[in-house]
Amino acid sequence: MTADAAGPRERYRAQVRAEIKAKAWEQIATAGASGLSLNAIARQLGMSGPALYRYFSGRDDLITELVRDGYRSLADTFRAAADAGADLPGLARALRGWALEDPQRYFLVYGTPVPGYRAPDDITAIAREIMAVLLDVCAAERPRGASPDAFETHLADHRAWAGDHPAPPSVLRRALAFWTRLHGVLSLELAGHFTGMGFDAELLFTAEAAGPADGR
Amino acid sequence: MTADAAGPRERYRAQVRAEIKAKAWEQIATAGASGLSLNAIARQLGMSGPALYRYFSGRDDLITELVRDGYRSLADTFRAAADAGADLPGLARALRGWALEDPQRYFLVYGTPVPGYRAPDDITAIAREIMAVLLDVCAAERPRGASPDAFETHLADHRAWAGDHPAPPSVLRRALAFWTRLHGVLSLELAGHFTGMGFDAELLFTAEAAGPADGR
DNA sequence: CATTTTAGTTATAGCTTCTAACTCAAGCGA
DNA sequence: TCGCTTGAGTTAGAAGCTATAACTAAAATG
Repeated sequence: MTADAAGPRERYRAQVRAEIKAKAWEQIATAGASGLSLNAIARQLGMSGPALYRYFSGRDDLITELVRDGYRSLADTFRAAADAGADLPGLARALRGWALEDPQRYFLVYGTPVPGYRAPDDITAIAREIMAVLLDVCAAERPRGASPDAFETHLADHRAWAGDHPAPPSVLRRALAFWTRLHGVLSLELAGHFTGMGFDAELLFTAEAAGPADGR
Repeated sequence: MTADAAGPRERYRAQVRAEIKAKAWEQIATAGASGLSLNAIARQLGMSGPALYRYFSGRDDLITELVRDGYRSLADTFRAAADAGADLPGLARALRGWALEDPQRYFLVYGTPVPGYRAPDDITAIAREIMAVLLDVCAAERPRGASPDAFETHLADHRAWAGDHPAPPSVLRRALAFWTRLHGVLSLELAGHFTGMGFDAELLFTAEAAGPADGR
């Protein structure tokens, strides 16, 4: 996509960057984002400390890059599922699979934010992309004959976030509920808040994914 | 409660511990848990570095103590609301108020966990206490005539987490949905994932708190 | 072939957590 | 009231971290 056929210098540079990110993901998976150490990565790569600053301007820059890749990965997963004709439960399965694949990646995207942090614009653009797929799949769903609640009415004239998507408020409402409910189950499960409670978190997840129209 | 009338030594010690924790909460509120620095706290208190180790065995110990206080605070908030006769929406309001009061405290309790971490038993006991209040309030609610879904059936013989609470599976199901759905909205809101989307997060929250029986 | 670019180095500043050894004052029993 | 003991706070220092500066050496480019 972006100038793929560059000189050998660029090629090498891109490869080292990728290796750094790979090691960073390993560290994050085992120690969380707060445990990520540039020095440790450098050691693992056989180079010494400050060399990494040739590739990333600092720890924050590296983490931001990982967050970006996390969003990108989820957006691609969603896009692929939707293109394969997934319905809403199918999208939910894709989300759950993606989350369980690397819990810390999920938390990097949807977890505790650092108070001052503001995500760069291109990342929020990917977030919108994810939401767009969700809206598409929601819109394709057979409408549920539910009477609109107060929030759905509110959405009728607060739909800026949906961009120019033509979905009616009921679909917007459904998409938001889908997102927040699945995140609720998933984040608590991944954080270990269900451990020792003895029930099957996946059943809860799929029940929430099915939505309330099954009688709940 | 715990040996209140102790010698002046103990009294002083307890007060300094409290001051340390107060400064720690300030730091966490402005910089997050990852930005908490023992040295900085010591500086603010006019004492120098290692003095803090007389009061806490290390950074992790201090943070664990703060987590404990966070849980305790939420449990007390819930208990107070329930004792004041709050129904489920009332409990939801209490939760939201508690969360907005100090978002980073919410994340300390329900946010991204550090991979290896296992909460001490007395903290999980408080978590059960919170769940017990929730179950009580759910049980007092007028039952919704909803046909049980697969997860509710599953709960019928996976109810260990409810302790000896006599609530039927439908109530357990409602309590879990209440918890996960409100956490879903709240954590995304506090993490800033709704900023720029233009809708009123509080309306979404109360809609989710009202539950699906309003037609959704 | 000479020049420029740049990847990687070491040295260093300044921060962190945390341990060790020490000082000195306050509390307490006789 | 005296003397001993406990313990709060100190400085020193080890080991780690991020990040910058200055330098070396190798590779790409004119």
